[in-house]
Amino acid sequence: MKKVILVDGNNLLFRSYYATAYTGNIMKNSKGFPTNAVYGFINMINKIITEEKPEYIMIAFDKGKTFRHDKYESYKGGRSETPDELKQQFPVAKKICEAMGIHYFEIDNYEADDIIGTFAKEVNNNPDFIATIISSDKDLLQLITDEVDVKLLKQTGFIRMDRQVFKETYGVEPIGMIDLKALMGDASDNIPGVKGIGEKTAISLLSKYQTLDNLYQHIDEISGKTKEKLLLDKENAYMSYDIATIYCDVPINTDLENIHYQGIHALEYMQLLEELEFYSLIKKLDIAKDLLQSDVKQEKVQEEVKVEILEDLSNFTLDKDYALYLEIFGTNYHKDKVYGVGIYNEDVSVFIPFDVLIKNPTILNNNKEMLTYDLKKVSYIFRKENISVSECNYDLMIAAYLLNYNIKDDISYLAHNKGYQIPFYDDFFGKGAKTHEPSIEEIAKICLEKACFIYETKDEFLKELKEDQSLMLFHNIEMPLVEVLTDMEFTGIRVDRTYLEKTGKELEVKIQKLETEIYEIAGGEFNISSPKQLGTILFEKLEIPYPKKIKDNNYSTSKEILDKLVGTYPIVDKVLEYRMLTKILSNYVIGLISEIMEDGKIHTIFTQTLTRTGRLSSISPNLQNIPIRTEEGKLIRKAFIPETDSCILSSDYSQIELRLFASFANADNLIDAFIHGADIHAKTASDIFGVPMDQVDKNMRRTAKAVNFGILYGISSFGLSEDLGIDIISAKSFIDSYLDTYPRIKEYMQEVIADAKEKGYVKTIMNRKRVIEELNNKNYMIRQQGERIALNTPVQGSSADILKKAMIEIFQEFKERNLKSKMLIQVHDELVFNVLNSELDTVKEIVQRIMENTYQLNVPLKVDIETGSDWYEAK
DNA sequence: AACGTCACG
DNA sequence: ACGTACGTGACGTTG
Repeated sequence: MKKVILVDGNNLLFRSYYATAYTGNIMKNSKGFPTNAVYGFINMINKIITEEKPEYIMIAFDKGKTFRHDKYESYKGGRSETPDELKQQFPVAKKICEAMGIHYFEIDNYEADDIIGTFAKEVNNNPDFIATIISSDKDLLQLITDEVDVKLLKQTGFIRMDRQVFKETYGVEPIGMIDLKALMGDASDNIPGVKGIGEKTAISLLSKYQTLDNLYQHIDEISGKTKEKLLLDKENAYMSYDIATIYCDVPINTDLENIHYQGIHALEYMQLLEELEFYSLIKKLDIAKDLLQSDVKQEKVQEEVKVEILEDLSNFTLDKDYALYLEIFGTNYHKDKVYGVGIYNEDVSVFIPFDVLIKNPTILNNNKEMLTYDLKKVSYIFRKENISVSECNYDLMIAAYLLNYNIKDDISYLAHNKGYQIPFYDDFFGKGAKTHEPSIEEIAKICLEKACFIYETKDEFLKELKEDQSLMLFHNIEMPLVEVLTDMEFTGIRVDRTYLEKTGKELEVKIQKLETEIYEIAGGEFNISSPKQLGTILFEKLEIPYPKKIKDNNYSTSKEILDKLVGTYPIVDKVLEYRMLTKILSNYVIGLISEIMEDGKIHTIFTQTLTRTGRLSSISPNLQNIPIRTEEGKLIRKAFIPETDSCILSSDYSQIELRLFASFANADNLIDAFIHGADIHAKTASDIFGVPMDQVDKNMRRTAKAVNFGILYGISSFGLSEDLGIDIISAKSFIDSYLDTYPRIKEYMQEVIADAKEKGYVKTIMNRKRVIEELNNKNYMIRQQGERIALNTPVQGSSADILKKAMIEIFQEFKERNLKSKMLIQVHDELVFNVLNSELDTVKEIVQRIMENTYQLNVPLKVDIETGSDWYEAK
């Protein structure tokens, strides 16, 4: 059996264009020719070739007005004119097809659909072939047969629609799609259908009468309004039927041998890529590279960086500011092998191997400044080896992060963004099974290119920061925070391995027992951890009714779903308990034990340049998601223990995000409640239900709490209803009464969204800027998401700003007062310390004072402090 | 490598 | 008619 790939070229180009065009700033080459659609197009074709490995492939394009326009002049009316910047890219895309060795077709007066249909028909008639159609256009689904399926492209990924999947989804045969459209119409193509009949009615009619013809033959069996509508629009229905039908007899040569995939014509293809200036694609072209070798022109005359590997530092001098890049093997600088440093300025361009540097630990310590990329990595490694360096007030990674560049942990991404062609880390060191260590000469060269990049772009980045008014944030928060985080990572937290091992054994016993019980109820063994197998067992074998109205192709077994069945089906309770316990075992017992280092401590890495809101994240291991919500999980916290003569102290902000929201919105009644130290959720309940505080019951408070949280996330009635397990109508009424009670909040939310839409970004109290591309997306859902992001980010981000500032001040005061107590972990609104017993009162006072007063708002910030003999007790 | 699930704020 | 609350990381399964 031979497989043919039929690609809807028009569709691919349109998708690629609009995928990036919404920014209003579309990608062009240096001559100003737009290239965004072609870029996406090439990537998609490449993806198709790797995924489908086609022997036969063709790409179809629209050409001219079609016969559909003759039949129905409004066909595709209401669509906005194709932008010029997209139109210009069509001829290029066709050239690309040729260069890629793929036959393309365009026939005057026919759409790409029709050409694909014609080939599909040929495949149906030819027993040696099967076909896959590739497009995001659902119109093509009508072509599905036993020999032809459709790979339906989605925002991310795709769905493969074959005859069976189609029937399960739509309840009719694929060809019935036409009848369906004839009835329900299609807004995107401006096909009218029958007025007043939508998808639901159309499907139910067709499941009874199969075809449009048959439906009208039995029109008298139908009653009421539906019949009236059908009769009234009969003509439109048939006309719609015609134009919705893909024409499968386009006059072309459908000999399939003509569309045999030839493979890339490397030279031609390469030349096109160069014209388009798609250097990243050229880089990926291994095959072409081998074929061409000498033919490849250097894409850009980039000055070669001098490389000198210094084994002997006796003649080395450094008397100016310098950029330093430190190259390691891997991503965990706590453990990974260090190669050395590249040192670059106007005078110097040298690579110092790490062993050489260790022997000369003060060689980089002049009284000038050091510039870095990932200062925390550098400081951590140098501290470990007692290497001293100059002061650093400029870290490129942080600068780029604040400017909303994509960081990706690899400086080369940023470099490419700025026109510096430095090999990507993953290409250079390989990825997965392909990892390898290049020679020290190669490493030295690349390391110096990176240092050079840091050095040369410093002024440019600082200028950008200044334009964004982010210099304060950069100099006074993020840069000083590096030292604090380095110290926290370096200090690490003590962990009781024996306790974890004991807990693990207990868990294993419980899990074993549950497993047996579950197999017993299920009547056989299966993998409980496999959502797929579990779904089959629960909802098919055991025939437990699926609690959600619509079932898609597979059953979700998420907690959300299973929770609705708790108490009714014992197996469900056991599965949930099994899940909880295995999670604790694998993630928090086995996982944590494997992260304990020789000193008996866990040293996490705080990622400072990852989140879009300004929060930190924690990896290897993640210490920001240690269980607390269930008692079984919370016991894990007993494993986190203090040093000798010390205790664990935890300080956390109470309701900081809600306080910030009330403050930003100037919601005086909420602010008052905070000032008077009221129970804020109870107060909200009292306000929205209109009852006095002493009559607020548990349920009312719970509802109010959920609404308060919802507000912070950019509430939706659906989300709230899911969270509270109530219907959407009641959820909506809660929200409405909330917004009526706090009109300032309502106004504030509208202002934030309007402002964000106008500017394209939002800011926090410390001028941290988040660009929100989603706000201009043409997809409604994504725009909505953008609005929620606009509402949430100032709150989440400002909270992060405040805690960061507090951390810096606490760190400084500890240092000034020579305290031996240590900050260990940050969990977004909480700090965890190891406190010497002798310093307990002092530390408590410092932490509380600084956290509550570091930033003045028109609401008070409140901090709760707990102490104990482990992290469990300190909560 | 992507997905589903679930741990945290 | 859509498909649904913000921000993270780690694990096991599956293709």
